[in-house]
Amino acid sequence: MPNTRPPETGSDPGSSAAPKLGRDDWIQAAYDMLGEGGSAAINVERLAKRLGVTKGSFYWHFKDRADLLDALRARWTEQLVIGRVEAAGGAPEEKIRNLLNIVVRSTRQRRGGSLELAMRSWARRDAETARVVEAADQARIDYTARLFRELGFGSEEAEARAFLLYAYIFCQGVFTFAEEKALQARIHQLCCRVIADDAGALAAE
Amino acid sequence: MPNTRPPETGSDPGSSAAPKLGRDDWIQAAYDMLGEGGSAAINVERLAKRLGVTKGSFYWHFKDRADLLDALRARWTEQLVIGRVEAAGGAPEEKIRNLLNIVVRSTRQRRGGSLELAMRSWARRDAETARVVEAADQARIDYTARLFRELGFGSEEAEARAFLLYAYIFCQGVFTFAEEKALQARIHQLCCRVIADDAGALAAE
DNA sequence: TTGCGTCAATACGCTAGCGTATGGAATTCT
DNA sequence: AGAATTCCATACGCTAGCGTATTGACGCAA
Repeated sequence: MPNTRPPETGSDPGSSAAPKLGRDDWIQAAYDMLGEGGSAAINVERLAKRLGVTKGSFYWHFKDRADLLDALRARWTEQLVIGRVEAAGGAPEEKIRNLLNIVVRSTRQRRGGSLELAMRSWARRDAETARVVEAADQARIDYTARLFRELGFGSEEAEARAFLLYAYIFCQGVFTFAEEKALQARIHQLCCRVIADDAGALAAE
Repeated sequence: MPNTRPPETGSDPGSSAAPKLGRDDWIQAAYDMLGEGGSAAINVERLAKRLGVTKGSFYWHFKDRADLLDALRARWTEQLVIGRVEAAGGAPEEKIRNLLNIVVRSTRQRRGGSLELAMRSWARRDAETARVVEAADQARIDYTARLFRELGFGSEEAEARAFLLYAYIFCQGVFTFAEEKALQARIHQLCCRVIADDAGALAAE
């Protein structure tokens, strides 16, 4: 029953001896893999190769593959977009703006969208993942709905617009057609205006 | 190069002779599997077991697994929601209504959402699938945008609202929280109103 | 030094899944 | 009937991936 993280001196690039692997390193690598190829693509030996070791190491840190996947789900749950938005503070409009910026940015740095997609796909055939994802969706929409309420929308109206905004953000990361940047930005503005019913309030990015 | 579907008398449980399988039967079964477990879950022997034969049969109808997957992509492309909507005719408002009804209905009969999800997930690690999916998305949004233009919206405005509508429909099939039916319907109405900017025009379902 | 705890390499067994080879049964053609 | 075609079963080889067992290298503490 490991493990109380050893020193783990960051990346340490180019240095001679890699400073030993910790449980988190495996989780991080698996996290990347999840975004690239879905949960099915996560296998121990590929992971080991990527980390430059053999799987002998893996089975020291983890009981088995399922153990890693559990940790992965937990890791995904720890995303704290909402936390960051709240920390930044500001008026509801600004919070929504921040929300959009943070998500869209992390999506553009690719992986964001793939990760969300992979989680949903995984959730279709894994009950525990389904629970985790559903809880996250619910929390995110609830939070967004609250912001819309603070903007003055009625309860149901706020929920509807929250759903729309969430759907918009989500699909933004899922669909992959290559429009021109300019048009895309323009569409983005328009979508935000439609959702918020308020010209310019969300005209960010 | 088979095949011109033999009689194919349904399930016929316990009966003596099943009326031979055709290529399309395999494709259909794989299509179901795709929705259930994603493209990775499609494997020859499971498929054979489900169809009550052995894989000896499979490799008569298909060159290999990739051959089946090609056929699957083609099958998915043949979805003709747009065709059905156009066939039904009517004013733009009604077409959008029909669009919503058809999609939402096929989603509710589960599988719809899972299928779309599975295709996207698959597309992340398969270039050909990515092309097929992107083309479909583009076509669907283009079509919807045209409807909005016919409703009187400007070009960009129409495209933005088309994107929103498409995102809404898509996510409707992907997210899985269990709200009460009544509230859900109410939210649905509100979303449609927001997207169409026209109280009641789309208040269907 | 001795020993223990930590991390990794190697070697092995096992299953699932792909693809092939071959033969057999049923149907259809001639 | 005889032959060809169509569809399926059986048996096999091969690889990828999971998990285990064993051993080894290194650091650190008693």
